[in-house]
Amino acid sequence: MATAGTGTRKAQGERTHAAILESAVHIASAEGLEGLTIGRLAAELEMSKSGLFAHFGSKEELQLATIDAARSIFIRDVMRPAMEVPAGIARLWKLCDTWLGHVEAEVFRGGCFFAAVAAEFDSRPGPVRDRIADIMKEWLGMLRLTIAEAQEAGHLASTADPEQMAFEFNALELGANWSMQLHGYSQAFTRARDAILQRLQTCATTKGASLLPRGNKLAAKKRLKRIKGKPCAGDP
Amino acid sequence: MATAGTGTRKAQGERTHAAILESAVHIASAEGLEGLTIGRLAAELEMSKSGLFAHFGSKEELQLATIDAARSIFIRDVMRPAMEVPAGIARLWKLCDTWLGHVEAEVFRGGCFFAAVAAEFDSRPGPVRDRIADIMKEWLGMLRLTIAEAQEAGHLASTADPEQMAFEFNALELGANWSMQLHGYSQAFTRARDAILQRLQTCATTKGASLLPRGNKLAAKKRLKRIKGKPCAGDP
DNA sequence: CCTACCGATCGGTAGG
DNA sequence: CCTACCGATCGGTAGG
Repeated sequence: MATAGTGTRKAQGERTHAAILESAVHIASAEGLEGLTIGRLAAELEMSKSGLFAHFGSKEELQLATIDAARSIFIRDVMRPAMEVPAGIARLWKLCDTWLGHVEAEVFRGGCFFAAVAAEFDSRPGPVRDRIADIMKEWLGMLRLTIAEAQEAGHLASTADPEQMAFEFNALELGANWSMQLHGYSQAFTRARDAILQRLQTCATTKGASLLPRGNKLAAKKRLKRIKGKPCAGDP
Repeated sequence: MATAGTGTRKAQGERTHAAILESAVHIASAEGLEGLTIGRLAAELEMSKSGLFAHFGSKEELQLATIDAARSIFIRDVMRPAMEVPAGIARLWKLCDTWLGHVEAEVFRGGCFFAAVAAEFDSRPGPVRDRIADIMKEWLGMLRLTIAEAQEAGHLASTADPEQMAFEFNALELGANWSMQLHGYSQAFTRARDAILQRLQTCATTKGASLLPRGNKLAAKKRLKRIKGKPCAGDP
């Protein structure tokens, strides 16, 4: 698909479209996809309601487009950087650490975009809810796959359960976001990192443990005391 | 404070007030405290908007009263039952297990009332947000205290960090609620229980471990393999 | 507790 | 991309 020249009417339309979605993602992360009203968005962008409306055709289409824009940012800022690290426990740690860093850096005003909109739409059936659920399944699948790869690489004990670990890591990430947003508890990110790192160290093989970061004080202390060959926490 | 007779006008007013709040808690857990509109609530109770409105004086007062009603239910259904168990690791497990059971039983249509409204209001400063945050601090404080008591009773290693554990257990509980609400993933509650029980067993003293439930297959298997005297996961 | 209203804002449309 | 609308619904009020 050819890109239109920067001076054409079409190119201008695409710039406006992109500017709308950038504002929309920020508003929706803080005020929800219903709080994202067309009038408010138009005011922020200094254009008329109907002018903005013409880009989407319905509020639902605007919501879906906003969700996809947030997904693209998440892939670019969290998933892609992890993919540049070799598969295994290092990539797994990178994925969790970057996710927490992404929320910690307040890329979106309301913290984690998907935590916010999932809570908002979990009781509202329809295409918007379905799209959010699909993206969250995609994320959990990616996390589970990354855990399974670390296991196949011999970095995690063969008895570890990737589904269980993915559930726990996702919960810790949601919990950190929740604490930060509600209480401004910025330590939450350290708490979540400590919990994840601890869980990884408990399950790691000797080879796997050597690939985990050394900076963490807790981590270093723990590793010294680690008892090899004990069962992995949470195994079936 | 004397209670009015059941036939008096005041008593009727109190019954109506209570009926409004019961509906309000259910609606708000599913559709949020903004989705809780006065018109919708009045329709559900088959009364006029203004008749209902007269009970509260403003939407904000209705929201605050709804939050306090949900808090009372939480205290009655989760905190009080745990208080009937002796302080220590047994009470701690009871508190976590009952919390998960409360959400699992879908006492409220939208799952955990406070998870829903906290996410909704975390970006909206004001008395409503402050009240939600205070109640969540109260809950986290209760959880942390219960952990500290288990430690003082010699059921948990003295090196355990109650603040860290409270953060993790709260996250697992929020994560279970989130998975259930968004994906209908009913296994989430078992996942959360397994994670919490595993964490408790890792940190428990021999005495503490003997007070944990025996029913769990994972738990029983784990306990056999447990290596005594190793450091507690997540210790500082 | 009611009927009858109010101004503001919502998503959306007509017509250009 | 605009102005000028529409019906519906919101929180809230007057007056009883």
